[in-house]
Amino acid sequence: MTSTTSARPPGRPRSGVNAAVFAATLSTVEELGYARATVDRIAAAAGIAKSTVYRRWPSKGELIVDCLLDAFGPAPLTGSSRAELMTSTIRWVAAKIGEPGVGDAFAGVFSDAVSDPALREILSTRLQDPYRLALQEALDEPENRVLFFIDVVVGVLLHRMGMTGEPMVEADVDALVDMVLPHFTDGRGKM
Amino acid sequence: MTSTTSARPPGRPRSGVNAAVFAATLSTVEELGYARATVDRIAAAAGIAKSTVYRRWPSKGELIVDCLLDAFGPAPLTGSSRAELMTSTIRWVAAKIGEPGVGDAFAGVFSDAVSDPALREILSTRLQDPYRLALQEALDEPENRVLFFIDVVVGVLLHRMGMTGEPMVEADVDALVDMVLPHFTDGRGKM
DNA sequence: TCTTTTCGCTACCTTGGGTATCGATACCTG
DNA sequence: CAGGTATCGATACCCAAGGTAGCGAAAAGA
Repeated sequence: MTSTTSARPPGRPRSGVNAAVFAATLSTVEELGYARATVDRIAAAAGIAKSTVYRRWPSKGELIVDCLLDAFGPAPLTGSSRAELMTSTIRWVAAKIGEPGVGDAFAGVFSDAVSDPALREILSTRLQDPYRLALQEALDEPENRVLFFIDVVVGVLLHRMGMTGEPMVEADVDALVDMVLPHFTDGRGKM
Repeated sequence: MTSTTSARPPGRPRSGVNAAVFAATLSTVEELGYARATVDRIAAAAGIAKSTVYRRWPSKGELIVDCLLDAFGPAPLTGSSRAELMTSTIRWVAAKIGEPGVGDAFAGVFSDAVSDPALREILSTRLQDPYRLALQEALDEPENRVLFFIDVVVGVLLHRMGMTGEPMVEADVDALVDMVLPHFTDGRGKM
């Protein structure tokens, strides 16, 4: 039992600085914006060397994706009805994107992905797919409908963030809920 | 009449290559993606020197904004009812973003603006405001509602473009119309 | 022909993502 | 305690791309 599997690889173990790097990433992005939050600066803020960052993440984009995964965490799919479930999901995404640095980092890596197919694939697979699958399960909707739901919620919040530099105010999040819910609940025989 | 105003400045006149630059920008962005569509390559595709580009536009971002303004043109605010007007607007934006290079360029400059407040101001003032004002007039809605409308339509279309690399298919544009229209027409005493 | 302005060209600066190297260090095993 | 192994920090480096500067050539009008 201790030999075939990894009983722990030899050599100096990795120091547990991932959490510090994630925190440094968000605070640096919040302070300087996405483009000026260079890997050098993030590493300095985390108190490590740039080479250590590139030993753990192959690119800045993947670092950001991992950082966002850490920031979002698992989706709290709460609510007994479809309407409650969708409402809480929308508010949860809005709140997360409103957290310091998260919205900027999200919009930044999203835009990098536009001209980087490899990063787009990672963004889609590692970040979007888990939530999409969980929502498909919880809402009992086909893939294309859930993808449309994600396009709407994330797209609107990111557009507002990108255009104004500020997260969407609560009144507009309310409007978003009011707009989305009827489309996904009315006249479809699902409650 | 010929003296006080500009009777034409002396010196060599500017060659009329703006249209060629816009066309070269879109085709280069379509071929290589936003980030790899460098100013050097765009200039080469237009048959001019990079320095000529920077003589006319102070930055790549402003070049793209001008290019998008040229590509979109004035909004065709057609339709006799509010519903028709909003429908045609949504379909017009979707069609434009689906044109070769336009969606990529839009998403690219949008993401650049995330970490560049100056570019964000230009994007908001030069590109968004004209259409926002025209829509406020045509729809007789307050500014915040029109801004929300723009966030929804553009945000969704750009998110789909950024996540998949392809413009939104017609069936989903239909769903977008179906979702947006009731929110802006039902129970509000406006037709 | 002279003046003025834009042109293409080239060389250059700076920033930032990403790589390579190297001595130092931390951990486990014998 | 000695040896092996893998990570660490530091530094130097490569390359692409946005943007600038300077120059002689070309296109107009006067």
